[in-house]
Amino acid sequence: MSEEKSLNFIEEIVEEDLKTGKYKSIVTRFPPEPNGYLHIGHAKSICLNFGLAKKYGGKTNLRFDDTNPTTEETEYVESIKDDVRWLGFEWANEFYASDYFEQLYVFAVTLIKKGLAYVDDSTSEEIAEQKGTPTVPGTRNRYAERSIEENLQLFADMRAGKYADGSKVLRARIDMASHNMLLRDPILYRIKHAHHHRTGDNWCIYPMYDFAHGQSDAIENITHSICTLEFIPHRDLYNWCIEKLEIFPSHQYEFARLNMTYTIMSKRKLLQLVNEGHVTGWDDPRMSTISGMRRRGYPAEAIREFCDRIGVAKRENLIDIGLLEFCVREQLNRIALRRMVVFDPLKLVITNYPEGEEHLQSENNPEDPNAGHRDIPFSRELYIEREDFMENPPKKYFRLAPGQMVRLKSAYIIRCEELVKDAAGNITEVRCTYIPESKSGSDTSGINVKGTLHWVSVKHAVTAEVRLYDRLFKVEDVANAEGDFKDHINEDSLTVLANAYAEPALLNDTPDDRYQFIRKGYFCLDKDSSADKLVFNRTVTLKDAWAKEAKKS
RNA sequence: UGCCCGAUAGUAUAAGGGUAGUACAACUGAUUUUGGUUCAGUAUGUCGUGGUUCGAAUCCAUGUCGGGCAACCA
Repeated sequence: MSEEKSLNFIEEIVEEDLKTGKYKSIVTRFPPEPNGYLHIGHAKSICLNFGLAKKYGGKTNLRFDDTNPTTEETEYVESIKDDVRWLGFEWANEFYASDYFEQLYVFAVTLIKKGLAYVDDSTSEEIAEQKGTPTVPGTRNRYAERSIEENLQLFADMRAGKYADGSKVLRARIDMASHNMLLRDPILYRIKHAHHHRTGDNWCIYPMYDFAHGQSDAIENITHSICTLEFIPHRDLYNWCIEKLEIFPSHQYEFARLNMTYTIMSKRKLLQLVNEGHVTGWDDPRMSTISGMRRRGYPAEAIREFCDRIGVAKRENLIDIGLLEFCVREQLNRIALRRMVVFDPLKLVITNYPEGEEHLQSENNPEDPNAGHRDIPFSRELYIEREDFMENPPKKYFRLAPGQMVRLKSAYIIRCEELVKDAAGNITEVRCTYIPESKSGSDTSGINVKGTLHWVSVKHAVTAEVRLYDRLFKVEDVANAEGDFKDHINEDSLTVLANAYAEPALLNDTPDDRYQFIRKGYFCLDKDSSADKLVFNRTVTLKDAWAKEAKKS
């Protein structure tokens, strides 16, 4: 018997609907507006919608909610498709709300004929005024008294392009005194003489979200239309349209959107970061976009795991970004090839090691016996990390210090004998002796050391650029922090190391490989790499118990 | 001041009238040729007040707090 994971509230609804026979199978949809790139918050929605269909044997449509031509672009359509595919999901159909423009127009005419919609010539200011306030009912204007015939003619003329942008709208006739402001005769259609990314110049009137989304759901026989909390008030209107139009009764359910510490989750703000040059683009590895995370090296599986762990509920939340990083490490630990790279080199000479070189073997991944081994050249002169040596070490410092012994990973145990300084007193070289019988795999020295260091042979070192990323914002709750969100940008979110020294095995690996630079973190090759220049992105650091220990004192 | 949604460890999320559990984070220890991984363990929680009940996180009432609602955006 497998361990049963508890259901989230939407899964419960689905199971109930299936059990009672309300539906034989379910149909969901992921409905992005193509006006920006997808971010990790969308990933939650994608995993929910596609995950539900996968789990309960239904299907999921990808539907672009493209009813506002002035903000939407084909570039975004393509990026969204890439991201959904990369996340590991396949849509049953690729649809566009704009596919339904003709049908939607007919729906509008139907409402007019039923006396449930009218053409209003008021300005947007007038409409806003007449709306009232949450505590004061709105009022209907004289345009609401137009006859059905007149409305029909006017609406046809709107479509025909006889009127200027903003001069007329089509409104539903519902209830100007409703507690729900959205029911106070909401606008259904507006005039926009704008070029649409798919329908071109065929239309100059475009439906509003509320007159496109639910109807699109109905057309596609969506059984469970899942959206975020801010659409709760829209549900009344969603249901009103279904009732009056007598179309397939899709049901809307709302869940709380994902918020994550130290990041923003707004397409508008993300776009601002891109446009104002705070990042290099939508796929900058510091961005919370799916493409940014992909470039940074986050595996799709880790993102799916994350979405699974955060759960689905209706209360607002702020998820610790540490959980995402945990999921990334968990996955990468299993698959990453171990390599050695020195970021801040300090020369180390093994005085009793002969000239020449030998080739050592090291496991590609201790977690995976099938990952095999690689060859690492070893010689008399090596680079180690500068921070791995201290002349006057504190307590519990297991690394190199005068007279102290450490193991060089997959090689020998060495002892620090002396150090060399320049005129300014900076340490320029560490001189050690090695213990020949301590060779990894055939150690007969009987010596136990606490520390193990990574290293690279000077003669064989390959120069690489390494990009280290930190969080893009300095405050946990960016959206609710005081002032403009850009005031909280972390100016030190990117550190570029132009001359790191890497072991030569890194030259042979493929672009899709994931690495763990031993004791440093997880890395992947960046797309900026070329034949003569390796560029690595740090995906995430390793957990660092020493940093925590060192901070204590 | 109207209507709607919500409230369980630090953060998330279960328990659907019957022992408050899980994950991340934190802390302690063991293992380790990565101060990684793994393993073992510790601490921390039901918003308040009444009520129903043998028994309430759960049901009822009421209060408090947080969020949303008046775009020709989605």
